[in-house]
Amino acid sequence: MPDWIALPMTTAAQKFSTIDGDLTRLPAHELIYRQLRDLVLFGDLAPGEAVTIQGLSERLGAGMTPVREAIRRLIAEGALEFQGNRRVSVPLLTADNISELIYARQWLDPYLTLRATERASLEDLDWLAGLDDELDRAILRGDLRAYLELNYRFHKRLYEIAQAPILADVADGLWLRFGPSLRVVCGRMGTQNLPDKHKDMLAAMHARDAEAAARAIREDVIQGMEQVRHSLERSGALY
Amino acid sequence: MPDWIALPMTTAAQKFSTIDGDLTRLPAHELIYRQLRDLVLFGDLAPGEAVTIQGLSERLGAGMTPVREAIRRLIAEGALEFQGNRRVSVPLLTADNISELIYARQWLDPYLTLRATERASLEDLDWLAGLDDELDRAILRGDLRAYLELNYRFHKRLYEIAQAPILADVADGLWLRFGPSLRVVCGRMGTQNLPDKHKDMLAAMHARDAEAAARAIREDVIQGMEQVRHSLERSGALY
DNA sequence: CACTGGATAATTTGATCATATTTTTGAAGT
DNA sequence: ACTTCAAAAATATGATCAAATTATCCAGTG
Repeated sequence: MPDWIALPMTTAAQKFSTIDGDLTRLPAHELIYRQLRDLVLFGDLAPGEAVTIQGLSERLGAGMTPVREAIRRLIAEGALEFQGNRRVSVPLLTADNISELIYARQWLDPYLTLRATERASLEDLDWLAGLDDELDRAILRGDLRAYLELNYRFHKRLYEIAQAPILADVADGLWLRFGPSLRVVCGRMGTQNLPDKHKDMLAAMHARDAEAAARAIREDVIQGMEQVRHSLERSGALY
Repeated sequence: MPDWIALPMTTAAQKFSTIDGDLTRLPAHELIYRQLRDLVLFGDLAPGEAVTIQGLSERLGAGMTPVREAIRRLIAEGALEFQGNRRVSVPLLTADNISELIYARQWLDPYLTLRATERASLEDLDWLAGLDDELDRAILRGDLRAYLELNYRFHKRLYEIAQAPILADVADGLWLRFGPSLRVVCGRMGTQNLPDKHKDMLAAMHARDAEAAARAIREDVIQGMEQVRHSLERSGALY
């Protein structure tokens, strides 16, 4: 029995996780979906790795139907890939794919940040600052998994504050696509010199300077994603 | 037995449909997905309408498992909505939602058109021109369903030519979100004064003027989507 | 004799269904 | 209003069938 089945939020991010009430009340397919989603998002599944229904079914101790549904959802979101042969695997990204993702995030994230700056309450800003502090600690600790999770939660929270559900959905979907690759790249480079323009952004949000906040997040995104692309182009390998 | 179960491509678009080989070889969940997808995309399901698993299962003569999977996929794509109560329905759009969609398409469509202009073969251009001719005929005929389908196919084809699979996926997902509302709005206004900057765009593509083509498609998108938003704001109703 | 190539068998995995269980809804009665 | 209860619908399971991958075997060849 592998330990990666453990429910999410076992890291330092726990404190800042969104509480959903009683998890056991949710349908099994929803729980399976969330577990599988986190597995993809934080790189516990390597790019190219095969995902089998029966395998997951046994490991997670669930029936096939809920697993099946969870997998379909992830496929629809681009987090998993349906290979013609009815097989499912974690997608491999090309350098071109990364460029697409950079383009998309370059117009999504700044706009959402702009909106968030106009709408954020003081509690929202405190929450973000708290997340960023945890993030710094994770980097110092060299805790890659926590870094990935907290960085995601930081941006996700920003999306929520922007109150643009459709665009937030789209942006969220992009994270699922580069999650596995991000893990691989960061795993090589270590947690040092990871991008973090969050401080600049938070300062701008406090000053209600929406344009400046958007600029900061744009740099954060580009810096991070370009690093992934470079690392990928250099190794020449797909992942 | 309602007739809307009929397989897709029953309209004038048939001629320009992409051939997928033997449809019967595909798994049932895939077929159900496509049928349900077309139902949403071309407005055969009204915004707000409830979708039940057992209902579809009986109507389509399929088991529940494939229907279930198809519905999960559509939910993940934003084409259907999962209401906390385990109920599923076609989403209602607000004016704000439409604004989000306009913003997204404003970035996506022109960029994809730009790329398509650089990559389109002469066959591609002929194909697009053919689609646009059919489109004109559908408008003259006042055939709304054919207009919706052909207009979608025109843009979809453009996305494919652009060779940016992820961005094309995202753009395609947006169509699913405004499909039902588009049908409602167009149903009221009739097929007259529908936007069609396709001629300008095709001319620009022929001349390999990527910037001009992108500008044309941008106007096409904005004009069409703004019409939807206005119509929605005026009536005040959600749909 | 070792080695390649291809056919065939065994095993794994996916697809589907019928059915049992749980939840929700909505109406009736207190 | 607030429970209670029955019908309807969603959820979940495991069995069964079909498809694909992998393993195995047996020529035929160098």
